[in-house]
Amino acid sequence: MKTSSPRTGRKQHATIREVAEMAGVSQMTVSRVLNRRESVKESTREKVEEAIQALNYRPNLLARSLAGGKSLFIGLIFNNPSNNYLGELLVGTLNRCREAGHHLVIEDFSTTARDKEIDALIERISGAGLDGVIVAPPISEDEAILSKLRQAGLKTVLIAPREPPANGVSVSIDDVAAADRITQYLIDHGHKRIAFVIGATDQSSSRRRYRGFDLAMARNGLSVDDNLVQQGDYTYRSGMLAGEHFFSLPDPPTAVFASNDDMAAGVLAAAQRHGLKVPDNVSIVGFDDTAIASAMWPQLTTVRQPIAEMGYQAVNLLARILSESEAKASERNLVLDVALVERDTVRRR
Amino acid sequence: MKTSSPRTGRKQHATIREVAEMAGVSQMTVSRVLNRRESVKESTREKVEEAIQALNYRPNLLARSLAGGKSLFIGLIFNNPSNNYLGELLVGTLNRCREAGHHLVIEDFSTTARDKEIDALIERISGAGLDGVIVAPPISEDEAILSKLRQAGLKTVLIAPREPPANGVSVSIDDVAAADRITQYLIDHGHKRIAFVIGATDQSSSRRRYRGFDLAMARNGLSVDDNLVQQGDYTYRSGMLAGEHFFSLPDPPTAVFASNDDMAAGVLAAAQRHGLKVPDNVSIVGFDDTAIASAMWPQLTTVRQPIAEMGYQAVNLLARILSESEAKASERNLVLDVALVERDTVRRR
DNA sequence: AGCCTCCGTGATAGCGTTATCATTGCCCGG
DNA sequence: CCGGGCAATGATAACGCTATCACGGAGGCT
Repeated sequence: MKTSSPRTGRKQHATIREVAEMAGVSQMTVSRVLNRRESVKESTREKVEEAIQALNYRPNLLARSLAGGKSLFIGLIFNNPSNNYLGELLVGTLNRCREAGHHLVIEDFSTTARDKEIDALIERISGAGLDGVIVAPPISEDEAILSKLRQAGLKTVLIAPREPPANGVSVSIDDVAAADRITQYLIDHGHKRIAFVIGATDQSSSRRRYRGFDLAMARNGLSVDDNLVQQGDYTYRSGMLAGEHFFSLPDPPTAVFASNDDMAAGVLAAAQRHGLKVPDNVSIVGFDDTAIASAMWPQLTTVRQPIAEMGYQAVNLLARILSESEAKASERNLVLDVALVERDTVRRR
Repeated sequence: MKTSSPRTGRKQHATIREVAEMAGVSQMTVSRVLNRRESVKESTREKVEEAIQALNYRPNLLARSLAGGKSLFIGLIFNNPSNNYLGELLVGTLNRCREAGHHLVIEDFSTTARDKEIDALIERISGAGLDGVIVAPPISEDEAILSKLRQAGLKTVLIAPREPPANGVSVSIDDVAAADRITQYLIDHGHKRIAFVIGATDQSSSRRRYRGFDLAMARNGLSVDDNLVQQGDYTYRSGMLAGEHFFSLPDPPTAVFASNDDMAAGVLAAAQRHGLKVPDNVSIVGFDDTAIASAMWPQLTTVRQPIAEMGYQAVNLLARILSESEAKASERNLVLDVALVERDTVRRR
């Protein structure tokens, strides 16, 4: 009754024991074939693999984790469930967890309250017996929370942190290179008078993206007109204001690079209000490739982060530092490359 | 060496056996206390609970699932990792899975190719030994995929399907009621000339939202001017076009209800181009509360689906139909209520 | 030739729970 | 006053896998 229980749903799975019987070997040999690391004679391996095929056997992850004792419980801390990032991040993270037999426990930190609430949350997660945690943006920029996490002695991997942590582990993109690249893209399309909208002053990515822009301009011997650089704060509204400024100039830019998509959308709105056609009269590019980039019209040419990949790598990194000896304080900051998403807001001129 | 293995990360957890020893009872009694269903004397229960506290014991989910044999492997099928929904949906789904000890396996269907590819994917997931699958939008509207899933004999729960499946299981919202509600909200704010932008004709939600609008107008004795209803297709562009039409009218509406946020953003752009201030001159509402709703400026008043809750309930539903006898073909379509998100695009008049 | 090694494999003992059935008291009615 | 029945608890066997160690046999070395 137990084994042939009323589990209507799942076809009863073959176990390693049945495979072993069919192949005429011991369970251990099957296990070795599955984990393909110990020595197994080629002929034996083949027999076992045939049996696996025949029975459509799949190892039971639960049992494997239980017995192996090397599966990790990983926490993923985020603070905004409707974050654009989150879905993709979870996809990458979950995929790697499944592969490696780890378990993901998600922790919602989206509480506006501070300190006390945070303490309680941290207590909860450190009491939950997690092996380590992955910290998603924007919490990965929150020094208050990060330091408490450190205090609690939790091993962490930061996703897209403000700065690569001094003595920590993180996965991020190269903002400078990415901004450089999309600026070069504009230049390659014949643009010379390129305006730039800086992001929020309190986020380090703003500076890095600006630097990338500057670098590309300088490399191409293009001057950056002070009038064509506006301070924004990563909101649609600030982009709109910057656009108003640019398009009121006697000699307006032929292209605008806004440091994120929301601001690019604002610039687009300003352009349209000034009767300018995009991309015919002015080209616009953004950064991040959030949902708004493909919702607007024309759709935005922008730069996209490999979020899923970042989640995937974060799990790897966490597993690695967890298995290292405490002694060698591991410092690893992985930097991934971005992709240029060519849509409809840039025109050759 | 085995138990005190080099698992630097996790503090060695107390096991049920240690709790049992400390409390002076058998493991089984502790298990009973934990699962609080069988009879345990009050005094015993207290002793056990003290021991649990003292040792900071947490049951090992893996072992529990293995032994209990009732943990499910649930697939979640989606086709767009950067979907706005997905993050939230995963959060709700994962939370319920964790509670119930189930395991989530995500399946990315985002391939543009058809038929062959789809067959391969379906083969893969039906071969993976999943107990059932949850189908996220927009795949939950894709008849081709749904019928193949049915053919493969997989138990499914649909999230926000086109129509509640005839003989199936789904979780959705009441589009009619939600549209009615936000229309009433506009009316309550003194609006009488209210325009409406219909969604894509090939999605049934369009019709339902229109019906809700109609209902509310009729109930309040308000006529619906033909000129104030425009056909859109759920894109920003179609919203912009509809807005152009409305605001060129000799007697323009005082409020516009667009059937989704992207179109509302388009209406907003049109209003701004016509020199109309939102919400001072015209109010706008959307539907869905996607990222764009809070990215635009002013931020959009809209209606939001309880996505996380839908994921949570989907897991419940799936577990339920899986435990039912095959005989009683279960038909369950859960309808959740929505929330009105009041932001800055509606003004009392 | 004898011994040591190493390769390929198997037997057995867990991993931390829950299921099942047995066992102990204890209360109650005949 | 004793057996039946029930409430409370325990002992033991799974669950499906991996870790560990043991063992036979084929070389290689002295």
